[in-house]
Amino acid sequence: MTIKDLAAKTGYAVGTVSRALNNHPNVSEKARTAILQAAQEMDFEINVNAKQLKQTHSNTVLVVVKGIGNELFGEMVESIQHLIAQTHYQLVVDYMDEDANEVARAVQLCREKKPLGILFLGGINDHFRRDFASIDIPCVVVTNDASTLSFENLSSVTTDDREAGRCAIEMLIALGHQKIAVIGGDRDVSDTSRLRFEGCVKAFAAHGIPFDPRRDYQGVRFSYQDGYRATKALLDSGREFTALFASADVMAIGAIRALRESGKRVPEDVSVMGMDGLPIGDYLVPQLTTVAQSVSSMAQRSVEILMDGIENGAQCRHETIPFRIYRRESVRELQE
Amino acid sequence: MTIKDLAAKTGYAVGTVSRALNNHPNVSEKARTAILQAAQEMDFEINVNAKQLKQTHSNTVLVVVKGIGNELFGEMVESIQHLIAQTHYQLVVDYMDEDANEVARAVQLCREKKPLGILFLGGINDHFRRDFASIDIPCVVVTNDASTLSFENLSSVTTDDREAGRCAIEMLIALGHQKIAVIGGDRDVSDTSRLRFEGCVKAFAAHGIPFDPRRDYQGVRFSYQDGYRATKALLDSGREFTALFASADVMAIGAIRALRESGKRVPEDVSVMGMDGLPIGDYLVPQLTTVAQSVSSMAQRSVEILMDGIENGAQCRHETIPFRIYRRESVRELQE
DNA sequence: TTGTAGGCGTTATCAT
DNA sequence: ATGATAACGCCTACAA
Repeated sequence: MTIKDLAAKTGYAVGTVSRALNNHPNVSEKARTAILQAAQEMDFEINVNAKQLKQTHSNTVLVVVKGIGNELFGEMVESIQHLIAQTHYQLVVDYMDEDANEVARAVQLCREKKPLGILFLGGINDHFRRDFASIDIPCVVVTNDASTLSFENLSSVTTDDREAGRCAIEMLIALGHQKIAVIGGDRDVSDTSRLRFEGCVKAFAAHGIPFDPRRDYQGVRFSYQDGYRATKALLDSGREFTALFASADVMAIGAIRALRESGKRVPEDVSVMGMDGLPIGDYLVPQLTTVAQSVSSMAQRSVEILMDGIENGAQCRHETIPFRIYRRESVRELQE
Repeated sequence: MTIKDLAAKTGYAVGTVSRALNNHPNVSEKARTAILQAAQEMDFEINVNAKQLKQTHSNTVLVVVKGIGNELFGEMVESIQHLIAQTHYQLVVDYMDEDANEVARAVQLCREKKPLGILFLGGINDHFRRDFASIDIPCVVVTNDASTLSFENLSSVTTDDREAGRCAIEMLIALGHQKIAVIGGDRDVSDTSRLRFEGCVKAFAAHGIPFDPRRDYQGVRFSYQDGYRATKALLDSGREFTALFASADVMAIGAIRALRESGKRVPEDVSVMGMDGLPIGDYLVPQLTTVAQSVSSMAQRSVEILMDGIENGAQCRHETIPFRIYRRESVRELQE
């Protein structure tokens, strides 16, 4: 079942069939309907490999998602799908492990799918530095600032992570907390983690509160387990704190468990604040206070910027999307 | 950068280059090393489309995952990756939306990737009935019983969902509970949901406990939100219960929240039991009692059965993997 | 062991 | 508007 068969069946030449199938111009209405109908009847399906082998362009927009279990990205993909569905572009989503090289993969996919543009959900700047040069279509990294990379076809849309970290700590301080511990990602690996961390440091400094990263900060992976472990380590070290900021909700969940096992109640004994704004935070007991990234806004701006690049050859931009703090049950005001 | 260039560069013919690249026999060691090295230097990457276009077989094993956000499948994919990594097969994982037709997608991927076998993570029997006929390679559905479908190349590996549902209720009854509500998936759509439900009914019947599905059962989607809503509905209906079985952990999480908002404590006022054994259950407060599916065992048997089919042409099988109940903090014994 | 040539199913280019 | 035909990059007989 190839387009040759379709051609034979309809009496047209393969060229005409191909054009009809791809909505190209210069096909009579008569031919188009005849061919489309025949394709339907014989339930013809095009051979993607042959198509992509010959094709120089496609109308595909690619989304490269780093970290399969990442709930935040899950939501974002949904938003993006929704937005792209309203255009004439086709969306291809590619999921990969947390620790894979997303840029190398994208290079590969470019050869394969010939996309018009790429949306990266998550990423590591080093990977871009190393492998991005060979990509020459408009791209947008989401949740990662790429302004320092200065590739002219690489935009970025991020939450202002430094400011978010700062505001989180500010809020805890405003509530009367002075002894605040922080757990977050490894700031040597992840820029996002580093920025959030720097924001925290800034807030502490502004209030003259001493903060020693080696004692008060645990840098680990973004997972329940690592949040749990990091908090355990903090507790075991004998550090005292009335509040804990976990720079990812998944860590906060692990942290709450660790606190509980040490006999601390949340928020009575320790206030816990997360970050990201995952849906589950709303369902936990206690509900999680969190610095929420605006998933839908980020998705929307990313798509807009990408489209502007694809359709108008617009210059790259680096934008910041406002976050929002949801104060819920897991933090309390400290009474004097 | 094609194999032609490689051929030119090394002085060999494209045929030899192709064979060297694919570890085919009849290539001198000298030629092989020369070619491989040249490929390395020019960082040659093969054109997947051209390769797959011409290829009749590949050494690919395909995993079709239904439901991106499904933590259970996330774990399972990891296990599978680990198992396949020890073989000479290549793994391709394809993720899709909860409500997509996984079999139609698989048919498409067969044409594209020419895999040796397929592992379905999740699935709907109706889709198989409708579209599976055209697939003729060994396949295994995981978490879904396919024995009633009687395709001779379709195996299945499942938890005994009916028995799991029964045991869950039995345990609650053994702990002294008589008024037990159940929330689960829509049993008209999902076989898994139906089986779990039937198990519950069986347990109730065995103990002469009245159970009216229309009053005591809420059938909704597998999500926090739907677990929450279903529980709210149950509470609003005025039904009294001392225990609640949610036939998915995500639902249980939503349920606990709903209970809490109605002033009920878990487990003091209502015991809650989930099912699946998601990692997060361990970190919740209270820790979630759950009927855990043995992810690693399921992954292992699935891969073994698939391999047996691929390598030895073994007949299909339909196996059941033991589940295990983790009794944790969210249930309590009812004192008389 | 190595080289040669034909063809996989499609798109794209050029005629017509 | 349609048809014929040359690529696309690779694999695979088959010949050498």
